[in-house]
Amino acid sequence: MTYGRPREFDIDRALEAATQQFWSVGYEASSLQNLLQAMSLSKSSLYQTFGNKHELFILCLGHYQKKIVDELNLKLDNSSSAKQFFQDFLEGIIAEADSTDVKKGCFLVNAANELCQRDDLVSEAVARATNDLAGVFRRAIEQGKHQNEFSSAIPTDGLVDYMMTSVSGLRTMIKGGAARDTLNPVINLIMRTFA
Amino acid sequence: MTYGRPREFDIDRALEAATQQFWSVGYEASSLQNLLQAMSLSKSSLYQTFGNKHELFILCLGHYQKKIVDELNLKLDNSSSAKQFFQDFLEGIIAEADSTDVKKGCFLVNAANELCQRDDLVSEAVARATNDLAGVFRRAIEQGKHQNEFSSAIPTDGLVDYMMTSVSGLRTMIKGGAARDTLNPVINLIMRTFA
DNA sequence: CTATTTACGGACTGATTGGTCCTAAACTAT
DNA sequence: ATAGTTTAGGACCAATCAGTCCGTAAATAG
Repeated sequence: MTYGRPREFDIDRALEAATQQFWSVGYEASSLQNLLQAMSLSKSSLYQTFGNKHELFILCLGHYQKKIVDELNLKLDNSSSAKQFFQDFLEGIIAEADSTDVKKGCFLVNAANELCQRDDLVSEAVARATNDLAGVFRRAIEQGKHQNEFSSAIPTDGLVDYMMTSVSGLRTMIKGGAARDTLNPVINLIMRTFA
Repeated sequence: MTYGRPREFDIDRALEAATQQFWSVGYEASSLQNLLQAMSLSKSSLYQTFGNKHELFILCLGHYQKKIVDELNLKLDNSSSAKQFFQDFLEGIIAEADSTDVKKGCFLVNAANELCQRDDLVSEAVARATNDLAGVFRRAIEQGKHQNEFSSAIPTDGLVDYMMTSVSGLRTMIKGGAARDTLNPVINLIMRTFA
């Protein structure tokens, strides 16, 4: 039943490596040669398994989305306070600001910035991921409202979009070189909106 | 004293055209051919006048920064209410969301997202522009505090960074495809922080 | 007029791009 | 053993990339 020479690499590992590559420097700046080296693959293996560079990129977007959303859902499940959940999340984001290595930001935001305007498939993938992420935020906000941590005066949808906007903004600031010290007060101002 | 064949194009017009090109699709995706066509220049003229693609890009960043900052300063000068100034500014940003043509976002943010991590010159140019922009915001906030439109309880620097973050976030949301209707409530939440 | 200086157009280059294809290797099923 | 099937490596490809160079055009200075 199972024919042929067995694959010498792990698809998921390869996808993860490709994701890191695209995440670090973007789509255009990731040459096929870069990708092959990062994934430790031969050219033919890549094309046979993933189609082409563009399809690989879309797969990476999905891979990343799943990882992120799953992780966030887990954190929310294990968190008794929605407020604390958001606080931790935001602080986790700006922790990257002080790291010495490359500030990669959010892969989805990067992809949106680079390609959304001229690539419908990327656009769709980003929209899907954005929706999923917003879903986690919505769940957290509803939990917060239910526990009277958050005021019910502001519609949940507005708060969700506000949080998405704030996260995107923070990530951009970090990529632009903002330090953690300047962003900490910003987080506090953002969190004020939820009280 | 003044020798040689006179230049047949206007440097500033050419720079503006190049800026539009880079702004629309980014640095990497703007091929020299694209640029030459957009600028209506011959290859040798571009290289003689602007050095190379990279130097041209840096010049474009400066060109854009000057245009933006000058315009904002003017608007602030002609505005009696700082609150209204910010409100108008934010609404101007999300007006782009409903336009049918390409959502270019902020050229500086785009440049930061695409190149900041691997190009020190771009990094510097973006930092300079960011500082200038923050300067306008600072002036507006100080004016707002002075006129008791804004509470003095929150440090000006924090509010400046918060506004920078919010603007970046809004622009990213727009590039990601968010509609004006979803962003209007976000603007209201952002403005709440200043009250 | 000639000499000098600058600008322009386009041919040209070497490197790199993403992608194809062919052959040999490595495996299973019979 | 051998036929069937898939993978891996690398030669190869056309297209495009940014950038150089050169001959000619267009101006001024003397």
